[in-house]
Order: sequence, then C-alpha cells, then structure tokens
Amino acid sequence: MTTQPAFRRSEPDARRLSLIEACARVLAREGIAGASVRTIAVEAGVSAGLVGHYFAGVDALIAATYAHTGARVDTALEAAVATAGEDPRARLEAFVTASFAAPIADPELLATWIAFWSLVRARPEIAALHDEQYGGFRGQLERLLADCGLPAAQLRTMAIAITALVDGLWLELCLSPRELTATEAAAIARDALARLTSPVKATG
Amino acid sequence: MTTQPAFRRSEPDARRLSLIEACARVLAREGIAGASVRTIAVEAGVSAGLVGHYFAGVDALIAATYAHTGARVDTALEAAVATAGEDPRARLEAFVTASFAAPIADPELLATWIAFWSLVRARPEIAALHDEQYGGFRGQLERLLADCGLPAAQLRTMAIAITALVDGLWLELCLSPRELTATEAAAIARDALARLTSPVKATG
DNA sequence: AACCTTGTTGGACGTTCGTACAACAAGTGC
DNA sequence: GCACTTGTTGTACGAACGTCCAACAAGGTT
Repeated sequence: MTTQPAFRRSEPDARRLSLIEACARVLAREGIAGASVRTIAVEAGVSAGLVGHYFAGVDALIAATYAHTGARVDTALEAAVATAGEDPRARLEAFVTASFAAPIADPELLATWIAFWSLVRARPEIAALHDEQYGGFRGQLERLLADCGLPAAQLRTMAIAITALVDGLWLELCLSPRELTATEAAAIARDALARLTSPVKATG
Repeated sequence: MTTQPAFRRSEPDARRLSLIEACARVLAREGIAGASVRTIAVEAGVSAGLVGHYFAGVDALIAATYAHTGARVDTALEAAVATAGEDPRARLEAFVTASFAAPIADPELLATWIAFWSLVRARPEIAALHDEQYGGFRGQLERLLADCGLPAAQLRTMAIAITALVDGLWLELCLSPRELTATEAAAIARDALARLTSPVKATG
C-alpha cells in the first residue's frame, strides 16, 4: 500500500497515543464488540503483536483510552470556564453547558464511555478509575457552586444533582441526536441550572 | 448432574424467557465481553444450538432482554404511581423516586442497559428501540407533569430535564453504589424535582 | 564501522467464537 | 399404537480471537 519501509519507529509515548486514538475510533465505529487486538492494530497501522507490547490487553487499552479522553474533557471544561471570565455565575454556566458542544458532545466519546462502563462492574481497579474521574468532575462543580455563594451544606447534594442532569442530557444527546439537539440540550441545562440553584419557594 | 432425561421440552415463550433471563444474568456477572452464545446457553441449561433457534444472534437476544427488562421497569413505575394515590404531586414524586428502589435500582439492569447502549450506534433498528423506550418514559412523565398543572409549553423541556436527572442519578448509583446510596439518590431527586418544578424567581 | 538496545514484525499456537445440520425425543393428532 | 410435527441435542467446521516468540531493523553509542 505504501512505498515506505515496512515499519517506522516511533517514540513510545507517541505510539501509545496512536494506539489509544485508534482504539477510540474503533469503539466509535464498531462498538466494543469490534474492539479486538487485531482490529485496533490494523486501525493504528501496526502489527497485532505491538498492542500486547504496550498494553496488557484490550481492557487495559480501553482504560487508557478512557483516561486520555477524560483528560481531554477536563481540559475542555477548564478552557470553557476560563473563557467565561470572572463572574462566578457565568463560570458555573460555562462549565455546565460545555458538555453540549465540541469536543465533549461527541458520539465518539460516548462509545469510549460505554465501553469503559461495561468493564466497571467486573473490574474493581476500573471502578476506581471511574470514581476518580467522576469525583474530579463533581469536585470542580462544588468549587464553582461555592464561588456562587451556595451554602457548604448543600454543595455535595447540589453538585451530584447537576452532574446527574448533565450526564443524563449528554447521554441522551449522544444516543439519539435526532431527538435532542445540542442547542436544545444546552438550553435545558441552562434553565434547569437556574431553577436548581434558585432559592426554594415555600410549598403551598 | 441430574437424573432427569437429557432435555425437557418447554413452551416456546417460556424457553424464550429463560434465555432472556440467562442473558441478563450473564451480562450482570461478566459484562458484554462474556455474553457469548455458548455462555448464555450454559447459563440457561440448554445447548448452544438452541439459542440460534430462538434468536438470530447475541445482538437480537440482547435487544430482547432490553425490551423485556424495559417492560418490567414500566410495570414497576406504573405500580409506584398507582400506589401513590390521587394527588398529582405525589404521583409525580412516586414516579421519579421509583428509579432508586427495587427493582429498578439494580446493577443487573445497568449491565443490560450498557450492553444495549453499546449496540445503539452501529444498529439503526436498535436505536429505534431505544428511542421508543426513552420516549415512553418521557411521555408518561409529561402526562404526570401536565396533571400537576405545568404549562403545555414547558412539558417537553421539563420532562427531558427530569428524565436526564433521573437517568444520571440512576447511572451513578448503579456504577458506584459505595459513593452514592439509594436513599441519598432518592432524596436528591426529590429535592431537585421540587426546585425544578417551582416557579422561577426573577434574577436579582 | 561495528555494536547494542529496543521498537516492531510476522507467523504459529491453542482456544473460543458463531453457525449449520443430521439425529433424536417429546408431544399431538388420529 | 403409529405417524407427524417440532423443540432440542451433539458435533463438526471455518473464522477470529489473545498470546507468545524468534527474527529483524532503526537509532544511538562508542
């Protein structure tokens, strides 16, 4: 197919990364069912044996892909918050709505997430990785909420609620983008955020 | 292992059901990676060939398991609403919090859901099944919200928000029950529901 | 220029996969 | 009690799987 030499040597980190990216593409295209060592190796343009050289198995590669993708998400979230300026309220809103725009609102991400979730129950060390990622998201949200003046006693509860809202919207957006558009999802999240964080009115 | 005859004939529907239940158990125990025709057949106590007799493949079996489990969820939700009595508000709250108690808050359900989600992107007919299940949930929620006097213009938006909230909480509850208990998830959902459905206060 | 380290290949191995099919047995109608 | 239908088994087959490893080549060292 190419006139190049049979293989080119890469720096270990670059090769690791190319395998991770290939894994993400395969997961997006064929789902976890098609994510075999061979398929991923072909996608990355390397031999099958090389995958085993860098990762203990497909599970470890999926975990690494999740970690890498999670880091990209974190970066995007931080960038969104930074762009929002100084107003705490604007920063909170930017954080919440960033999940419904590129690069986070991406079906390719969902494929990685689902593949990872499918490993959580059977693998304690993978469950720990999930807890870490989820806890980081919630922690950052708690900080933004505190900056908005939310009482400390409500921080955890409110952060969990907003995280659930964002995750649920994001999931549905990625699963059936024909039923729910990114614009609408963002609008719903903005409105729900306003309602959730406004003081409760007495019932009756 | 048994002194019974080599096989016992079952009614087709009963056999189908036993295969579906076996599939759910395998998904819960080993994840989608372990859900092969052979494994499921052993779990159901039948030969491997019989699975092919009832389902076109593992994907079709997973789809049937999803449909069956979804129907069980619908039944549980209807029962919760019926138990709540006549007050529209109580009925709405019962519907929302039912997801955080048996039989819905069950990691075994999550395994089925994740396996199903992993097929959505690559299979249009499975995506349609998801849209149907999700639409049914949201439709029922819209009816309950309408009974509570919510303006028609807000029905869709509010139902999507609440569905996302419930899904997100349920997902997190099933993924890491050590971090989030069912009781806390239900309390959060109740509180968030109250805030979401209370009139917005003018920003000041 | 000879050498060493190591990323990389390609093929071999045993296992498990999905599928197909002939043989068999449990009901059912007569 | 005999034929017929059909749910069910057991086996066999090719394809794809994960894993291993000897051989090879690229890049750095001396």
